[in-house]
Amino acid sequence: MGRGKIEIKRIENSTNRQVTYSKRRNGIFKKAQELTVLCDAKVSLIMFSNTGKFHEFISPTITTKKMFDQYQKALGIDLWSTHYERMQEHLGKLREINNKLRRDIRQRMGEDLNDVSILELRDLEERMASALEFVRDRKYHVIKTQTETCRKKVRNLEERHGDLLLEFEAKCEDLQYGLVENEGDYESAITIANGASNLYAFRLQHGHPTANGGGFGSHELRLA
Amino acid sequence: MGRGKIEIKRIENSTNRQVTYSKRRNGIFKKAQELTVLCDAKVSLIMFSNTGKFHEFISPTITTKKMFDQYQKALGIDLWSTHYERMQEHLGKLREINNKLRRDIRQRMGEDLNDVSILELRDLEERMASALEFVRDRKYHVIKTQTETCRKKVRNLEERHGDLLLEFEAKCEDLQYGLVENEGDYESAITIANGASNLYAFRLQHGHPTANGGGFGSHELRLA
DNA sequence: AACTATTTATAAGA
DNA sequence: TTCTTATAAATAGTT
Repeated sequence: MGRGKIEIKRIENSTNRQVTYSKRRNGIFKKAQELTVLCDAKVSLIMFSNTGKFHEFISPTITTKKMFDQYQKALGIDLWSTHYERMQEHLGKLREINNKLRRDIRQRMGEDLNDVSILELRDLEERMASALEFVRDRKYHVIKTQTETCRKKVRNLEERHGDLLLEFEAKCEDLQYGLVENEGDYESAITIANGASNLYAFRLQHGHPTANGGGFGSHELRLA
Repeated sequence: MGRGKIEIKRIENSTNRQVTYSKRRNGIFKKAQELTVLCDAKVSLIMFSNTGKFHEFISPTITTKKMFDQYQKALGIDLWSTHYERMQEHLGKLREINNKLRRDIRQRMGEDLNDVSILELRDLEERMASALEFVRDRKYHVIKTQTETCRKKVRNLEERHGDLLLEFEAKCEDLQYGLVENEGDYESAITIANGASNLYAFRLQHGHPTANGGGFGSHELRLA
């Protein structure tokens, strides 16, 4: 229907093809529209050009989703069944693994042992005992690490405290020197004689709640 | 395009409507086919007549399923999203549970303990130790049961064997009575004196590989 | 995108 | 449903 008759085969000229696609697309959409109205039909028309451009016509009385549903119903098929099936399979597998894991855990908790053979029981016992050792080792390791960290903190604090005390005493002496030659300060004498670090220990032993230099909460000093 | 021009509105005459539907349907299918070939396009055309009759055209280069998939991709929507979402959610939950279970098991196997606090470690150790006791108890119980079952079998066998021996000896005596008054059969005398059950023990102690009555494989007599 | 000669589709009738 | 055919509609090639 045109100036000349054409053979129905792929139009090789790209521009020509595109133009024809556009014209005929409009034509077919119009036909679909007319069919919808004239015959009270439901039409879904989806097209992709060879360049991937998308166009669709859908009868105003229906939605594409409903059309798809009716289509599948009409054919008695489910286009997504394979997709679903794969998902269902996956779900099934996960459930299975899950159950095995649960069983394993239950057995490791000492439950559900009725159906376990003596050999499996022995094996389980051995594995659990060895795992228990791991946990114990880890616990001891953590305790040891925490204790050491704590000792280091204490040592560090002692040193800082000692330094501060020395500094303080020195300043006091400097200040008091002009006023009193030697007052016979017992603590100062001890401090100078024994070195700073011991004073801290001395004070702690005697329960003096001395300021500890600030910045270290007492809870950080506790052994866990 | 016909003998007369028609207005594009619903054809009220049912027969007429049906005929027109049929004719125009063929027309539109032909157009779709031509478009497919001429322009190398992909066309999906699905129709339901007002009586519910279903017809479809699909370009031979594609499937309806693929067409739907492309359609959804083109629109950036997923017509089945709610269904999928629910499945995906379920999958996600299962995966999560799975991972937790795995972690639990790994910890119970003594692995992955680096991020576990000392308190949790203590708790874990305690639970594992108590579970280990359960497993041990169960093992001992199974052993005990098996042993008892075994003993019962042995006892039963002894009795049956003794009975058989008694019977056998009695028959021998009956047969031999006419020929020899008393042959002084040592074993027979012992058997009669001590009762049947002891004979079996006697023989076992002396390493005689006697027939054990048949039907009981020797492996069933072993203590596990 | 518009024009138009020609082909194609189809309404009405059989 | 199918065939026929007069006529409306679509469109190929052109501008």
